Order: sequence, then C-alpha cells, then structure tokens
Amino acid sequence: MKVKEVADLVGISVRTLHHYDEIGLLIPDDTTGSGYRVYSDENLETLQQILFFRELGFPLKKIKEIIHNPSFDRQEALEIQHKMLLEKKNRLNKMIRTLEKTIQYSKGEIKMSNKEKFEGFDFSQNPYEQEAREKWGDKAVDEANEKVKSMSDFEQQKFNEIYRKLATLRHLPADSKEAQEGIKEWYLFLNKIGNYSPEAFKGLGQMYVNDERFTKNIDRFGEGLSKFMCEAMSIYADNQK
Amino acid sequence: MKVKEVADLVGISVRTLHHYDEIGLLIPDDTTGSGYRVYSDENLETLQQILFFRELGFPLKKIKEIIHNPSFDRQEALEIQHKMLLEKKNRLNKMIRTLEKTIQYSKGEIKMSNKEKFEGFDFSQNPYEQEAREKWGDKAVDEANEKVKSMSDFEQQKFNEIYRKLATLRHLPADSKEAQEGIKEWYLFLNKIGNYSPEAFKGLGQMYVNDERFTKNIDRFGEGLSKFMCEAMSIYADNQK
DNA sequence: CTTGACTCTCACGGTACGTTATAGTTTATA
DNA sequence: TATAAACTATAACGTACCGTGAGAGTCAAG
Repeated sequence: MKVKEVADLVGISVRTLHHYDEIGLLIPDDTTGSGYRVYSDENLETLQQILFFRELGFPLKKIKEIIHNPSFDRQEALEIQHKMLLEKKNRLNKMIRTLEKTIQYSKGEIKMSNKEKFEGFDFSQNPYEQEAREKWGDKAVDEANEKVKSMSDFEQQKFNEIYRKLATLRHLPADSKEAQEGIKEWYLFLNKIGNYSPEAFKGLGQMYVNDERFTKNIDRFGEGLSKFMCEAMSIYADNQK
Repeated sequence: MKVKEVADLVGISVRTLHHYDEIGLLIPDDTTGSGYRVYSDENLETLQQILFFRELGFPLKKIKEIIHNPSFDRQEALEIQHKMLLEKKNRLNKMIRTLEKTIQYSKGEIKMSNKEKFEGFDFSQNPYEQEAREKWGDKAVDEANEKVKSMSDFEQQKFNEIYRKLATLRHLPADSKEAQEGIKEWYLFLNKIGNYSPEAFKGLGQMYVNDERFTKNIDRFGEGLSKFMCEAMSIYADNQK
C-alpha cells in the first residue's frame, strides 16, 4: 500500500506518515524503484500499535523506544492498553456527567461546587499509568537502547539519517564505490562519538548479523540492511589497514 | 483563588494558566497589589468552558474567538458539546472493541481485515463537527471579530500587550501622566494599522462605553478598563488639537 | 526576621506535525 | 500517444501549546 492509501484507511495525514518515517518510528518495509513508500501488512499492524499508544498520550519518542525494544511483548502491551483505554472511558464518562450537571446548573436547577465543576478533567489520574511506567518506564530499557538514549538529539538525528541513506544503497554490491562511501560516512560518524579502530569497526559489523537484537533494529530501515552493512564494514576495515 | 489553587483544583499546570492569560484566553478578573493573578468564580466557569472545548480538540485560538464572541450562547454551547462528547465516547468504544478484536487476532483466534484494524481511529468523523462548524465556523463571526481576524499575528500580539498594559493603569486618573502615556502608545499603534484623526480616536473611545460588544471585550482585560480608556482617549484627543 | 512556599516576568526549548515550494512519477483521458 | 490530473518525493520553514529553568519579588508561619 502506498502512502495515501494508508493515510485514508486509518484517517491520518500523509505528512504524519512521512514524519513517522523521518524519526524512524515507522519505516515502510519496501520502496518502489522511484522511491515511493510501500507499506506492508506488518507495517499496518505496527501503525495500529503506534496509534493505540498515541491515543493514550504517549509521546512518539517513548512509543519508538517501547515498540522497537527487543523485549517488547505485543500481547502484554495490548492488555495494558486495554485497561488504560477502559480507564480513559471512565474519565470521559465522568466528564460527560459533569457536563450534564453543568447544563442543569446553568439553568439554575441545581447547585455545583467548584470541585464538581472539574470532575473528569484530571487527566493524570489513570491508575494503570503506574503499571505502564513499570513496564515501559525510563529504567526498563536494554543495553542497546541505553546507548541510543545517551546520545544527544543531534547524534540521534544523524544516526537515523545515515541508516536511512545506507538503506537506499543496500542492494548495491558491498564493495561498490557508493556503498563504501556510505560506510565511510558511518565510520567517521562513529568515531566522532566513540573510538573505533578498523578492527573494532569490523567486529561491530559482525554483531549486526550475529546479535539478533541488532539485526532486528537495523533491518527496520530496510530488509537485509544488517547483512549489507556487515559486509561493507568488513571490506572497509580491511582497506584501512 | 490564586493561580496554584486553581491549577490544583482543575488538574492543569500553573504555566497553562499563565499561557491562557498571555494569549488573552482567560484573563483573571482581578490582581492583588503585587500583581498576583486572582481568579473569580466566573473565571472558573469560563475555564471549564475552555477545557470542554479543548477536550474536543478545538485549538486555543478558535476557543478564544468562540467564547469571546458577543453572540456566544453558553447554553447552546453546552448542548453541542454534550453531543460531541457522546460522539467521542462512541469512537472510544469502537476503539476499545477494535483493541479487543486485535487481542483475539494476535492470538490467532480470529481474522481481521485492514479496515477493521483501524475502526474508531478516524478522528474527523464526528457528525456533530458539522453542527459545530456551522455554529462556530470561520464565517460565523461578527464585525468586531472580523477586524481582529484581519490583523496580522504580530498586530494581534501587540494588541493584547497594550490592552494588558492599559489594564494595569486603569485605576489611575485618566489625565495622569502615566495614563496619557499609555494611551499615546495606543493611539500610535492604531495609526500604524489604520488612520485615526484625534476626533475619530475620541469617537472610538465613546464606542467603547456605548457599544456593549466593545465594552465586554475590553473589560475582559480588567473591569472598568473601557470606561478608563474612553476618558483617557478623550483627554488625549483634546490635547492633540 | 528568616525560611519556605508561592508568585511574577522573561525567554529559550521541544514535540508533532501543517504548510508551502519544487520537482519527479504514475494513471486517466482526450 | 500526448498531456493533464493525481500522486509521490525531499527540503525547509512555520505553528500550537505549553515545559523548563533563571532571577527576583511576596507572603504566612514559626
């Protein structure tokens, strides 16, 4: 499905989908030769997850952390979201009652205390927020995410950018000029925020295919990207010696 | 009631109340000698109105237009809001059903079409939005608001600023030096966006007390401001001849 | 008369997109 | 088969609604 189809189906804007792609929240599984985004059924299910979280007031950054965490449990998430939505419904009902009372009040039929006038508004009083915080709170992240989180926003941005760029190259041979140029950028970037010898760089590339937490995270940007990067990084490292 | 009391009562932040004051959406009826905001019961009811609109997704700018419109009918607003909240409840229920189906679906118990996966999300499908648009749409504004709307954002901003400044002076004698300086600023500002002779300026001041739509709109910034301005403008105009 | 809770006004920062602008691509129609 | 209409892309700036200090003044309690 192309971008507008998706947008119309779920009732959001094309821009929103672009935005979610930009920030790495929802990257379409495929693109046409001319660069059009093509969303798979799996993409749609991820989008549904995102929208449930969004409805519950989670910031996009948090949603990204949660659903891309290797230990993310979809079933469990759905259960908690269910509880939270029911709670939201309760608050909405309270608010409706408040509004109904206010109508009577404004006709002079009943009296209302100041407190009563605002029942149902207290947005932060969801008892399941606690459960959500325990599950998805700031501490519940794995090592990989720790690293990402410790990066500055600029670095995060750059990080995404490079991955997306590399994803467009992933079908080229790993030793092609363009691929190697992309990998070089990646190497230079990594050495701005850390310290990687060519060997370490090569080793990192190995992890991309050996550790499935990495594989999954990287292949979000394009299927087979991790393998491509592993190969290209190995070649690049060898040429640096 | 002072600002934190209100914030705690309704479950919003102090900053939010400051913001609403800044943009002229909810200006406290009174201030203490030291400049502390003091909210009246009427302020609280306006705030309640604001929050109902906000819950329904109205932008603050729109809310401001609506509730400060001289022809604003509180009763009617409450009725429409009631319908819209019930509709929102319906959507929420749909969404909960969708979530429940998704739980079964993710367990492989049932099948789900792509369309079904997003039922309840289509935020813009509120049948009462139409009614709201007719009531409070962009065309349904009176003369006074037409003028305000035709101003640039910068001018709007400046407009508010001057009114708020004048409001702090309103208990001084209209012929005092400070009052006259404030009014001068007002005169100069008006002549940047239009063309006002001293006579026209004086006439405008008269309207502030004679036309209750003006009176109401101006006194939002402080009780008695319209009368004060009328007097001060008259004096200023006479001194210009 | 000091401490702590509260208040004020700047003023910069941040999220989640909206909104052009410009240009390439695909599909429908003449 | 040309050409318009509809859709797509990136880029870059704009906007709404506050959050978050900083720095300074105010007020009730001990």
